[in-house]
Amino acid sequence: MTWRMRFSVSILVVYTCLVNYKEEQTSTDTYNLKMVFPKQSTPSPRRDTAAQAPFAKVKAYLMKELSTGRWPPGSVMPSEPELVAQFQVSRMTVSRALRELQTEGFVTRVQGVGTFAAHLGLVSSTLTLPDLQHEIVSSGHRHSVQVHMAQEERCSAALAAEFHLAEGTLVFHTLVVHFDNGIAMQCEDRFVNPACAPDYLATDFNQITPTVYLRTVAPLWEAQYSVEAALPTAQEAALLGVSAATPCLIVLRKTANADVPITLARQVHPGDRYRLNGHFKP
Amino acid sequence: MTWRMRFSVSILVVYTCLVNYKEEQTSTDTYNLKMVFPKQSTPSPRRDTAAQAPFAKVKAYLMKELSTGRWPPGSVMPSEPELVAQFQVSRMTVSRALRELQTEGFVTRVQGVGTFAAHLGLVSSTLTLPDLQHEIVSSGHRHSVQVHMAQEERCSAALAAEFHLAEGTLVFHTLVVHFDNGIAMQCEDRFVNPACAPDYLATDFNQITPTVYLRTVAPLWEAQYSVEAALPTAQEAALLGVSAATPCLIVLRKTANADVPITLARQVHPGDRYRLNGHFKP
DNA sequence: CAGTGGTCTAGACCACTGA
DNA sequence: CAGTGGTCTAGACCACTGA
Repeated sequence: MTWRMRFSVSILVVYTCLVNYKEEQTSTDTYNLKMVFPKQSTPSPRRDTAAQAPFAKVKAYLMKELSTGRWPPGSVMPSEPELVAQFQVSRMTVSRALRELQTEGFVTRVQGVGTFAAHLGLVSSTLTLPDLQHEIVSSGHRHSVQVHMAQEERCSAALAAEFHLAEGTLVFHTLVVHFDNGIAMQCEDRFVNPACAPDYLATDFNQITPTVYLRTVAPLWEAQYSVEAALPTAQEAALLGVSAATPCLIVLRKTANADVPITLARQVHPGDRYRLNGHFKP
Repeated sequence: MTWRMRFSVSILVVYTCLVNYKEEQTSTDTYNLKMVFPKQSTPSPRRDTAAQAPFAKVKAYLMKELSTGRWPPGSVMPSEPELVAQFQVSRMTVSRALRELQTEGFVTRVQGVGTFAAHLGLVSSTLTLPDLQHEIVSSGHRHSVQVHMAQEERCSAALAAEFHLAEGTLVFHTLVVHFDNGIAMQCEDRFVNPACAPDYLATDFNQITPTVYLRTVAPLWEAQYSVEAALPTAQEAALLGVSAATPCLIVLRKTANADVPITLARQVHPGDRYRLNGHFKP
């Protein structure tokens, strides 16, 4: 399924541990507390709609009618010629409005058949995986790192398969901890394909993070992600300064450029300090 | 920041518990194993590019040159008239190519100034939050639910604030566990604004899940998400049949239609059974 | 001022679907 | 076959920027 939308996201950093609510409470109270969202600043500029372009008017009209249920999911919507007549605009204009709605997932179009209201609910919503350093800095906090390892290694069979390399080939391996105002937020274990970034190990990660450096040498063109909750390894717990029983949010990322794998990373975040947040609106 | 892309996602359901690797191993081995992605079927149809439309050719050309670093982030790219001359197409055609690249976040355009290569790395990538039932069913598994609670309640102060209602107003409250082939995958605790779905409690959740039902009565038009790793409550652990020390992936979702809050949900997934997966390519 | 992007028009040809 | 969407053209007017 395709989902295209304007999508603004922010990362929430929780310093204080989440309160341990008494679990003996009635379920109602327990859940009420656990389900309250963090307060948001919500600047919400709401730009002036001043002069709206014709294609935007058509699009806004269709969006509004869709939201009121005028065209239930799966039903036929007006054709391009009908909208041309209704709005007295050229076909290119309504075409653009409809194409954008299709791109955003609100309608389905089939050549030779027509335009249909989409089954919105079937579409999953998106959440961004933010760049930690960028978010820390842009929120006015101080970002720092500790480099615990930066070396060459011969890769294992499993790793070799991921990188499409022969077992035993040299790869770069770093282990870096990221801090937000001195608090450990992420333990990043990363392997890098030397062919893509020969100078990787020579980089001063206190000046430029692995993620940022890799961007400069190889634009990101494909990525695979996985987000899960699990316990940290003993080493990770020690590096993060948390108990080995602390649930962690773990992000695995693998990026490639034109089928050449660039890097494989495991980013471990203490569950009580880090959370992925997303706000989604059409 | 705006991020628009074609984005395909799948949910991975892990039945067997993740293997507990020996943590006494060298860090290299430990991480290699923990960082391997699950094998994917990757059907990857790779549609034939057969006859590519002119606007698509221009777009593909610009994408390719961008990926090779011809225009470093922030640098000036060819203007519309230049591309018109180069490709011998009309301005509308190159305009569409550039507009789509802008929508997808690859270029930045400023009226009166020009088109610039975007700072790709600053853009965060997206991940979808899939609809559990839909994913279970579409993967050929059997989806079932257990309804543990479905009642009216007077809402607490915190909940009332979330719903923009007065404290003590009646709201609907359900507690449902979702199973994939009999294995508990999600414990969903949900509050619903009665004004939006008066018949919510009369629904047979064995036939139609809360999410699906709410879609039918109120199209989703705005949502707020939060994903975190934490321990389940004692009740959740019992309902899911896991230890209270099991790290869980917890999704909070709040949806609203035109500023009217519809529902607030807390979805708790055992970390060793559920994972969010995303594959991202331009 | 020249150059840029933002948008629109009126017409066109095409591929596709379903009666 | 008539109706649909997919796309393109050649020209146009405009707002905006920076010299």
